[in-house]
Amino acid sequence: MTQQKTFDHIHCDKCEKRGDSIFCCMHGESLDELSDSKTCSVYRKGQVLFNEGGHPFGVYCVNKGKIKVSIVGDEGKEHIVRLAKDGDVLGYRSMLASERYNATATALEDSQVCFIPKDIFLSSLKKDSTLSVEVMKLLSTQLKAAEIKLTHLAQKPVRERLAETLLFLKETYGFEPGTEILSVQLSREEIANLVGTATETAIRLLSELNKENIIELMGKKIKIINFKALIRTANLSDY
Amino acid sequence: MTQQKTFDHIHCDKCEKRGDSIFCCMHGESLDELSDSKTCSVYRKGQVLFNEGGHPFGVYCVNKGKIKVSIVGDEGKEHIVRLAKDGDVLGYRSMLASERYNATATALEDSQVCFIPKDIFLSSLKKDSTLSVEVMKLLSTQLKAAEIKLTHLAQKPVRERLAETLLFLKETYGFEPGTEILSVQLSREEIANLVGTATETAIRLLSELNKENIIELMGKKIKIINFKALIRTANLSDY
DNA sequence: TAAAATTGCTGACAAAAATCATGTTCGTTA
DNA sequence: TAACGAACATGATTTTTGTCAGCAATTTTA
Repeated sequence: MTQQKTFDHIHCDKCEKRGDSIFCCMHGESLDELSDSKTCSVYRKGQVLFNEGGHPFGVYCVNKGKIKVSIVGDEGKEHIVRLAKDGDVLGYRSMLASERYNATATALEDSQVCFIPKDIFLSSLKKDSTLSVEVMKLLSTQLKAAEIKLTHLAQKPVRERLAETLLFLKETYGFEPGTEILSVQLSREEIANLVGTATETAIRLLSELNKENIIELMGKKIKIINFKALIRTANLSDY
Repeated sequence: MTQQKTFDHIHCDKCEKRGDSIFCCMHGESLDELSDSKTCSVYRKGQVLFNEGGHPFGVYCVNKGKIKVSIVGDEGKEHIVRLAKDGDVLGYRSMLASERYNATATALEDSQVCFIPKDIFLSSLKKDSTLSVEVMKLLSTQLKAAEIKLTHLAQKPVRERLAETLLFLKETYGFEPGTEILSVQLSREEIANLVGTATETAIRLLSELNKENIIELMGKKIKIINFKALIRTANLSDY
């Protein structure tokens, strides 16, 4: 195993990303303890934070970067169940349920991630009730998202789900500054695994949207040209 | 609106179902408070406990019965995201996230359900840390289940998912005593909405399994004749 | 920088599943 | 108990999506 690179510790107190995270309401001693015990590592693109089936020894807090969380299906095909961005926390679900990881977390680009050991996180949970509340809220939000995704996956055609996925990518990671280009670069296969379809189908439908001038494909980069048309294509009830 | 029938209050302390619920570790005063404030209602088959879009005013605890939780998709088609049985708690997710219900809960058969008002539940959460722990565990478990379901829905053919659903129904509600007949009676449409397919497809595949002597269809009742073959059909990695 | 490997693309085809149509059975109610 | 509607069943057909194959483009690595 290669030596894991680290990056400079910043006290959680001073971390700009904390406001968006479940640690937003923490302060004082409990935050100090968290901060003192954390390890800050750099993960290169493609590197794995944790693996399906492994034992959780703590939680991962994304300081800067993009992480995919995926499950490998029976036929060895990946399905991406979540995407994490700055301030997001990973690996806490399995820890809370005292189970092994049921998903794998992989860096989509070079990322800085803090690791908080299990015992420290659990004792913080006990001491700081605001943290439990935030954890419950987060789980609730994710469960809701998963159930809606289930319904869409069961009922909507691939084209609509692809459009929805593109909107989701914009929502999650935004555009490259000053452009309408999605700031995540995923392979076609990853897009397919996010939509829940075959790679060829994803490719075909992407180039269809391209021909219809709804998006523009620039290699791996995707530019959204006609946002409203994309929303229409996604056929969302709200939005 | 018809007057809601009630059933006899039993102190939560004496409720046999509590051991399996998130209230398992509660006792003393906090449990008394919960018990005193609850309402115990009877829901007839088809009656709705709460509706997608409605505001949560408390949580529902199933004392005895079978409840489906479903989301209506864009084209008006139902998708069943969860099934609840004795001891299960419903409606807490939306309450925790301070959102409206994103799903509808409907009784699949005549059921007895206790209702605990929002303020009492939330104050119990604050006072009793074991309750928060249980809620977090429950949310974690459900999130995991939802993510696995997502992967299967995206990757497995309908036939396998149908077999999996039948196993799930056995797992959740069991057999009629002394038989191999599933104790839930769902319409073919509901089975389809659980599997995530068209009703006709579900019907066809059910009769296929019937012809193959894996199950036996007796009107709405489903008897599992060859359990191992059903597991093989579901093509599950574990089990 | 050239070779190798991976990724992206497109067409042809096959398979899966949805839809449409029609008839049957079942359960309810007049 | 007849008649109605709902749920169930099944065949025919269409649509959608997946698979396979071959090639181009891009990236990696030797």
